[in-house]
Amino acid sequence: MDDAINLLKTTLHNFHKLTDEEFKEFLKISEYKTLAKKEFLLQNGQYNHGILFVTKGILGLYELINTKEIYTSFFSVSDFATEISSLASQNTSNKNIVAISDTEGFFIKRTELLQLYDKSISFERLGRKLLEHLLSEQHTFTTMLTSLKPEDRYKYLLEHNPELIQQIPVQYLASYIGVARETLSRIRKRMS
Amino acid sequence: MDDAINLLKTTLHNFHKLTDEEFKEFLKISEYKTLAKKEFLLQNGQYNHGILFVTKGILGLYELINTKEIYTSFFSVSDFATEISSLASQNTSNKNIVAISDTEGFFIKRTELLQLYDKSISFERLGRKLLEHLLSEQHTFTTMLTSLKPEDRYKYLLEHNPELIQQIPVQYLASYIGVARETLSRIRKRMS
DNA sequence: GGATTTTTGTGACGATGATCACAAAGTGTA
DNA sequence: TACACTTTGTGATCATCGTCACAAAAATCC
Repeated sequence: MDDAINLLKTTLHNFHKLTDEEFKEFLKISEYKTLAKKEFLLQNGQYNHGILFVTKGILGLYELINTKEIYTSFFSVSDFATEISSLASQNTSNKNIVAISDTEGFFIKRTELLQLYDKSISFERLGRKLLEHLLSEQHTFTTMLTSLKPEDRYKYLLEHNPELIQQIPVQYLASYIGVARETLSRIRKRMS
Repeated sequence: MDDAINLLKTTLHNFHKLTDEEFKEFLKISEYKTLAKKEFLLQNGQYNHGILFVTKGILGLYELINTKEIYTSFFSVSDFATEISSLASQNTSNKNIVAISDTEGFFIKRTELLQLYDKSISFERLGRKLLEHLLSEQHTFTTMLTSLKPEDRYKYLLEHNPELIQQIPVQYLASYIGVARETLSRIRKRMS
């Protein structure tokens, strides 16, 4: 548990340094939570109740489009798992976040997070910097998608996110990089 | 010019309401700037000096990948044109932002923006909310890319960003949605 | 307004990916 | 262990896309 707390602290500090006092406040609103494989953190039609800082396991965010599950994000250790649109707007979400393996982490309730934002500029800044980072990452990913062909997209994953390839069913990865399941299966064969 | 100021005010208020005093401060650090078609707001190798709030015209953000210009964002009226990675890190950028038509807007210097962030939680909140919005949009775009085939991607643009299709060379749009220039040309022919 | 540059269209071709159907392998569970 | 369910692999076929080459059209610039 101490390890988990340290991971949270280190991760937050990468974005913005909180005082010990502030970190304690952050910890106060973080409750340890476990999800068994296949359990949902968020389901289509539900409100988004907050963010899970992942300390163990892996989750996937997907959307149902034309009866297909399109995975668009994965969250592993030290990631903040949530769906930003429903978190920011407080409308119900049309996306799902599911535990791909047994998962643990700190759950930060949306309502309490908003209170934290009100308390000090430090938390706002933390939020802003985290979002800057996420936006930059998402932009990079988009560029990768539009500029590379399927095989090179898979190589990109191999190089930049090898941990995903180990732990995530190939069919999910296929939707993530925008290719058919069968095609990715053949790409893997060619490359081995 | 008053119109431009009102547009800025309205746009900012969509994310977070500033007091009149705060908005004046924001205006104080915003300087009117014009860019002729083909002028650069940011060039590969340069530092990112700030954000252009666009009041007229259109800009494109592209990256050179394997000798190809891949456009990954467009900014039109009431958008905040910048490249987030270099804005946040203050490393030089590997991307370019160029005026696609004659463009005008308010330029917000990065250094002065950072000072604003220090002054009041209100500006931090504005930044955070804007970033939440942008991240959500970017995520939606990524989903669109991975889940739709080329023709449907173009239809998506037609429906959601018709203003882009009017003003932007087809070859740029093609890279934006990840298809070859010739293919998009044929898609347009099929659809007409 | 004519020449140059840039952008767009198009034909032909080969390569690649999507799809359907089914088999095989793997996983979880009673 | 046996059974069901999920995931992955594979073959065959068809449709689509990318690429190269060149022509046409449009925009830009003296």
